[in-house]
Amino acid sequence: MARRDRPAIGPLDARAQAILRAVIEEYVVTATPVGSAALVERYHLGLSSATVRGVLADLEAAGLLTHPHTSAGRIPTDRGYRFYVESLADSTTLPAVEQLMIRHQFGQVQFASDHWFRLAATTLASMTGSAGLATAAKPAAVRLRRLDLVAQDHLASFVLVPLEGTIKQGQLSLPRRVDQAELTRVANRLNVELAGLTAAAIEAQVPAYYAAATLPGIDHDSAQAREALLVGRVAERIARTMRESDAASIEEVYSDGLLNVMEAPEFAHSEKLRRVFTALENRAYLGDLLGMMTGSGRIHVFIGHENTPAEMGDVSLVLARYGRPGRAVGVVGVLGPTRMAYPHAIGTVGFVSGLMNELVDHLYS
Amino acid sequence: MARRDRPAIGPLDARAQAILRAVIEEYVVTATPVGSAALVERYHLGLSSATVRGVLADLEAAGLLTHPHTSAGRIPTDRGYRFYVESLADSTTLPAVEQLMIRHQFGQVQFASDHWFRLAATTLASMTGSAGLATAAKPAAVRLRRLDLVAQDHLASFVLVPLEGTIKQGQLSLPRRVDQAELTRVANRLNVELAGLTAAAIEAQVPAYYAAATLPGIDHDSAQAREALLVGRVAERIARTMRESDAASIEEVYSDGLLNVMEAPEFAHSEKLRRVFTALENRAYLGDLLGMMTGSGRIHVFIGHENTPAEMGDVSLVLARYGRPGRAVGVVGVLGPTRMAYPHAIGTVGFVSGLMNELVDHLYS
DNA sequence: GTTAGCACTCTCCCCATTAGAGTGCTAACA
DNA sequence: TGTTAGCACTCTAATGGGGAGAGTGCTAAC
Repeated sequence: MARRDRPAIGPLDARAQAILRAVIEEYVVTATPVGSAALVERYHLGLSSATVRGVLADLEAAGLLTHPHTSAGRIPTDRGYRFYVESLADSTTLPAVEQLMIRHQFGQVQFASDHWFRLAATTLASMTGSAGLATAAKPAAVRLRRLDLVAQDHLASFVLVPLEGTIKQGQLSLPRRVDQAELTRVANRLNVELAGLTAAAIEAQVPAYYAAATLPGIDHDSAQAREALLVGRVAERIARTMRESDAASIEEVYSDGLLNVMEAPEFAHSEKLRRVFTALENRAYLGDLLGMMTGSGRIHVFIGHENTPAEMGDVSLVLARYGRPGRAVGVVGVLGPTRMAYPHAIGTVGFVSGLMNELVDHLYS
Repeated sequence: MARRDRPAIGPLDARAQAILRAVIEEYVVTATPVGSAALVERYHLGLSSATVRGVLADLEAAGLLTHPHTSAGRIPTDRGYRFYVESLADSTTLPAVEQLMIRHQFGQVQFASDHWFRLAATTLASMTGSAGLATAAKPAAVRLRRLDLVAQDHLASFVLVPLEGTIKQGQLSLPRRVDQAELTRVANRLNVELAGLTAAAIEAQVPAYYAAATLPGIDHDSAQAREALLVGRVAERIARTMRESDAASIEEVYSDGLLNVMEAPEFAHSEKLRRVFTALENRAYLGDLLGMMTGSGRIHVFIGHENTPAEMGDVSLVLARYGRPGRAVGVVGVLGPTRMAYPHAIGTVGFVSGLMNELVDHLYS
C-alpha cells in the first residue's frame, strides 16, 4: 500500500511522468482508453504490465488519469493534460517543413486585407485538424484616415476608412435635406481637419464646430451657419462610431474547420458540440480571454473545464495574442477536443501568431 | 389490377392528390414513413385504410412515393415533392405575423451595410428552421466612388469604395519608391477624373495616362512624366480590380443555421452533410444557379437529386434572385433536407427577397 | 521493488426471439 | 364497380441472454 501514501499532488518521479506521457500520447491517437498491456507493447518502458498498472493506479490517485469503468483502460483528466502541457510536452517548435507550408500559404495572399485573418483560421484548421480561430487585429484607438459621405434625402451614408483596422460603414440622419455637393464639401473639410485623429480628439473638436454655427454675430440661417452645424453633426457621428469600435475588444471572429472537430469520435453524436458553436459565436467570450492573455509570444492553453462556460467543458483552446499592446491586438488559435495533440497545436499557433506579429508590424509601422 | 393500368405519369385524380399531399405533410412533420392507418386517423379522408393503401400503391407506381422496405409506410420521392410543390402546395404567402416579425428584425439594422445580407441569412434560418443563405447584391458593373492610397515603400495599399457593392482593398507595386504626399496627389487626381466610371471606362483612360508620360516633347525623367506614369499604373490596377469584381457572379455567400440542418434526424449520423457543406463553400455552384434563375419575383426550388452535384442529393434549395437585372443582383434562400416544409420556405424566401428588392431599389436609386 | 499469475468485473457484440407496424391480396359488400 | 373487412405475410426494431475479451487489482514469489 506504500503507493497510495504518495501525496495526491506533488512531484512525480520520472517513471510516472514517462508513463503519463505515454498514456496521453497514445490516447490522443487512438481515442480509446489505454491499458497497461498496450503501453508496454508500444512504448519500450522496460517494465511489465503489472508494474505499469501500479503506476497507473498512482496517477489515477493523483487525479491525472481516470477510469471510464472498472475493466477499461485509463484516460487523462483535464489535470492530466494540464500537467502534460506544462512539464511533459515535447518540443513545441514546429518542424521546418510545416513552417514552410504555412509560409507558402501566407505568401499567396495580399497584404493589407482582412483575408489575412481568414487565412490564419484556415491554415490553423488544416494544419492541426481542429478548428482554427482568428480575430482581426483591432487597434487600441482608431485614427481616421478618410471619410466619405453620400447623400440619401435627409440621410447620409458614410464610409470611414481608418488608418488601421477595418473599414466602417454606417448612416446618419441629417438636420435637413442636403445635396451631394454640400456633403462632399463637408467631407473634404473634415478629411483635412480630422485626418489622423482619434475618437477622443475628434470629440474635442465637435464643440468648436457647433459654436461656429451659433456664434452671436452670425445669422443662424445663413448657409455658413447651417453648414457648420452639419459639420458638427457629422463629426459627432463618426467620433461615436470610432468610439464604439474602440470599446469593443474584438470585432469579428473568423473560424474554420469546425467540421473537423465535429468529426472527432467523442462528438459523433453531438449534442454538446452545438452548444460549443453557439458559445463561440458570442464574441464576448473570446474578448474576455483576450483580456486574460499576456505577452505576445506566450501561448495560452485552456483545457476542458478550465473554460468557465460549462458548454466548453469538453473542448480545449490553444490561443495566442498577437500584435502590439497599446497599438493593435488580436487572437489566433485552435479549438479542439480536450484529446488534442497539444505540442503540435502549440507549435502551430506559436508560429502563426509570429507571422501575424510580423504582419502587424508591417502594417502599423 | 385495374389500378396498375393507370399511366405512370399523368393527371392524378383529386383523391390521389389529397392523399399525396397528406403523406408529404405528415412526413415533413414526423420524419418517419407514413402508413395508411396514420393517414385515415389524422386526415379525415372519409376512406378506409384499405382504400388508402390502394391509392398509395398507385402513387408509388407513379414514382411519387417509395417504400424503405416492405413493412414500412411510404415516403415521398423527389418527384413526389416536385409534384407537391408545383400543384398541391397550399398558399405560400407568409402569414402576417411572420411578415411582421421579419420586418421588425430588418428594422433593427442600419441601411447600407453588408449586415443586411447576414441578417437575411440569419432571418431565413430562424424562420424556417433550415439553413439560410444570402449573397450580397453584386452590381453588374462596379462604378468608382472613391479611391484612397497609402504608401508602403515601393508598394501602395489601396481602398476602393464603389458607388454600390462592397469595398475592395488591395495592394499594388509601384515603379519606384513614392512618398505619401505624391500618392495623395495621385489619388485626388484620379478621384476627380474617374469618379463614377466603370472598369471599362477607366481602362479606356489608361493609354492616355501612359501617353502623357512618354510624350515625345517631354523629359521622361521629369517629375511630371514620372507622376503620369504612376497615375497610369494606379488606374490600370484599380480597373483590373473592378474588372475582376465584375467578372465574379457572386462575391461572398453568407450562411447561417447550418446547425439546424445538422440536427435533422436524417442527418444524425452525418457523413453526407459534411460534403454538402463543402460543396456550399464553393461559390461557383451558387453562381451557376444564379445564372439559371430568372425573374425577380420567382422562387426556384431545387429538390434532392435535381441538384447536379451528387453531394446535394439529400438536400433541397429554395432560392430567389433579388435586385435589378443589369444593375445588381444577389441570391437569398434556404437549404434544408428534402423533407422540408416547402410552402412555408417558399413563402419566407419570397417575402425576404421582396424586402431585399426594396433595399436594392433604395440603395441604387 | 518487480513480476507472474489469477480471479474478478465490466463492456461490447452476437444471436435468437418477439412484438408491432404495415403491406398486399382476396373475398364480400353496397 | 368501387370500397371495405379480414388475414397472411414480411420486415424492422427492440429485448434479453450468453459468451468473448479487455483490463483491472491483488497476492505470492522472485
